[in-house]
Amino acid sequence: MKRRHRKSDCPVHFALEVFGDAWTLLIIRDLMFKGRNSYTDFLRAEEGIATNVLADRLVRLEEDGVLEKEGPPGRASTSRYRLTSKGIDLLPIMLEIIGWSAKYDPNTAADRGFVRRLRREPTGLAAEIRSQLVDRRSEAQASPRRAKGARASSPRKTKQREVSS
Amino acid sequence: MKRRHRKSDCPVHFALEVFGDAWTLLIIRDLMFKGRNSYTDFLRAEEGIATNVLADRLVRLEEDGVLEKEGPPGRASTSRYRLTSKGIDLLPIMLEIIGWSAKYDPNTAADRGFVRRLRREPTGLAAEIRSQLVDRRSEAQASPRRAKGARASSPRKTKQREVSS
DNA sequence: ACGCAGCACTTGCTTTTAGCAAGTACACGT
DNA sequence: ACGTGTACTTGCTAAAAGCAAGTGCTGCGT
Repeated sequence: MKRRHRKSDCPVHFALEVFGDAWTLLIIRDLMFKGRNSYTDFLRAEEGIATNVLADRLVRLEEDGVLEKEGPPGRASTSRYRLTSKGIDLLPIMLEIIGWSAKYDPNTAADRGFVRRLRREPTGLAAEIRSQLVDRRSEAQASPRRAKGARASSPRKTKQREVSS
Repeated sequence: MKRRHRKSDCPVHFALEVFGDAWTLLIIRDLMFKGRNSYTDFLRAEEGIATNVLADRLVRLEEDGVLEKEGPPGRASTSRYRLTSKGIDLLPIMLEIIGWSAKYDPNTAADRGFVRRLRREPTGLAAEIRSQLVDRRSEAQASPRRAKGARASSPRKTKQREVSS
């Protein structure tokens, strides 16, 4: 995908330039709810994104300021991706999407408890997930991974508990 | 676009099969906020959708139960499209999208007043737009257009006032 | 020090979809 | 009868997706 030229300033069109395709929101879902944050994690997702498409979407999402890459710039060693605040702000959209699909897909894999809570107290649920994502961000900023050498004093895992959705 | 096979039952993926492309949500936007409801109306939108793509998306959206076509089945004379309840239920998603874009697009064309109201009392705004859409539906069902001959007793225009967004 | 596995991609090729211009079929008004 | 409007289809080209294979690091074990 090359750079697409904006055809209008309509807000819907603006958003579609960022995530108006079949794969981008799946990457964001992985980051937001599944605790996946590396290239191979994204590849492991059940939908099976192609490697070239994934690479393309990751640079685009970074260009668009939706996610940030952390780690050495070279192409070896695991680098991690995480959502920026702009990316975290996509959460309400994602939650509405999940609610809609849970309503209309008879075979949905959406977690029952999650959907029930989404119906009963959406703001509380959103706030909880949001704070988890924000924590993950500031934590990563507090202890930036070194290019080489000593591990961070607290050896906590980067992968967080999966939010069931 | 041929029929795509579902690769998972993830709710996000389910939704993307319905509107995970660059054009579908623009058609829904036109129906929802702009009062457009015919083939040529959609073509007139500033983004400039191609005729073959538009035709394809309209049959797909009808297959997916998001909109309904009203009018004679032949390919002449104006037929109108309108959102089903499944389509109307996309409203919260659209509103969140508009809010997100209004926040992050410095050149957004989103209406100031609309966005302010979206921030201050989103539920009221959503309810108002929703009721307009539902009215349009039931109105169309009350007076189905005849294949030929006499106009409906009240010659009200099909095109409603545009919701500024 | 060497080999090997894992990660993050790139490359080359085929298939699918989008984009564009033109054409077609039908109905209605004049 | 003829032009105009509406809703498409068709044919062609360009772009993007899908797939398999390959590349270049790097840390790890031996």
